Amino acid sequence: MPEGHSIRHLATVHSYGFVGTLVQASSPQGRFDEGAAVINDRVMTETSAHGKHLFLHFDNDIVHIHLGLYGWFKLRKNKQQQPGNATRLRLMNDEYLSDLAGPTACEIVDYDAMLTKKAKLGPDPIHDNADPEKAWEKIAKSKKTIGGLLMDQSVIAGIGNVYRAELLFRARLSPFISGKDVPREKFDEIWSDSVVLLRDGATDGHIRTVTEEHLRKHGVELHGCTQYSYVYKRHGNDCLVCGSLVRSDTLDGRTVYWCEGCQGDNRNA
DNA sequence: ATAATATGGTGAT
DNA sequence: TCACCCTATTATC
Repeated sequence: MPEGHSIRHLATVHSYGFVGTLVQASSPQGRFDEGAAVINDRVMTETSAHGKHLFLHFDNDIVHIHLGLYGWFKLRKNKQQQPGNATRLRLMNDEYLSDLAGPTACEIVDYDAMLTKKAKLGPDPIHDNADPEKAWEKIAKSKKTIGGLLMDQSVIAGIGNVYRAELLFRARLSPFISGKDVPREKFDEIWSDSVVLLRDGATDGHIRTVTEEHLRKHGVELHGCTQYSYVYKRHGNDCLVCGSLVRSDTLDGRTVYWCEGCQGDNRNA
């Protein structure tokens, strides 16, 4: 599930497994032969991530990876595995093996090009030094919906459709309110919640926004509930908090989910 | 077996 | 707003 949390997770585990070691790189699928040859038999020096973009550094030759909808990594320790037909990039050292398949972007860039790409992105809540003011400036003067703005990577980097739905639910805010109508304290709440949720998701690469702490605030018991989301893909079901119907609609070409009871419906406001 | 759907982004219309 | 890229999983015939 490639939102910002999984990209941070991938940066971390690839750093642990590969940085400081000689890496054998290849493209079993053949679509990244030239790029793989550039980094083959070289030392991975660093990994970095900003939003949904992952960078594997080999000094000034940096593999820029964007997973898109379908991309994924398989990282294994002390195991041999045959690459699937779709494996775009295989990374290997004495201990680890990592196969990348189906990415939207997989290319070699230099350091300046990497900085250019990062500069186009908004602050990433997962970064210690992220500046929420930069996001607030854009949101506070925008007529676009808050639901659309949260998905805009140049406003905040790393939030995708799952976190968008869940952050707005937890803030009890309708996705259809204009950015300029969002109270400052609501934005602060969403931002600090995103810091918590994205960092929590990055520890294991999984999203889980239904937590005992959050439910307790609303006087609801978890009771071994295995739902990971409150509203994302729960349309047609009852809200876990208030029991109202969870709804869905298309916003800017993507499906948005919300609870009419908890968040209201300001589509015509 | 085939179709629909998906956590994303780009570029055309 | 839509088609498209790429691939896996789930739903429908």
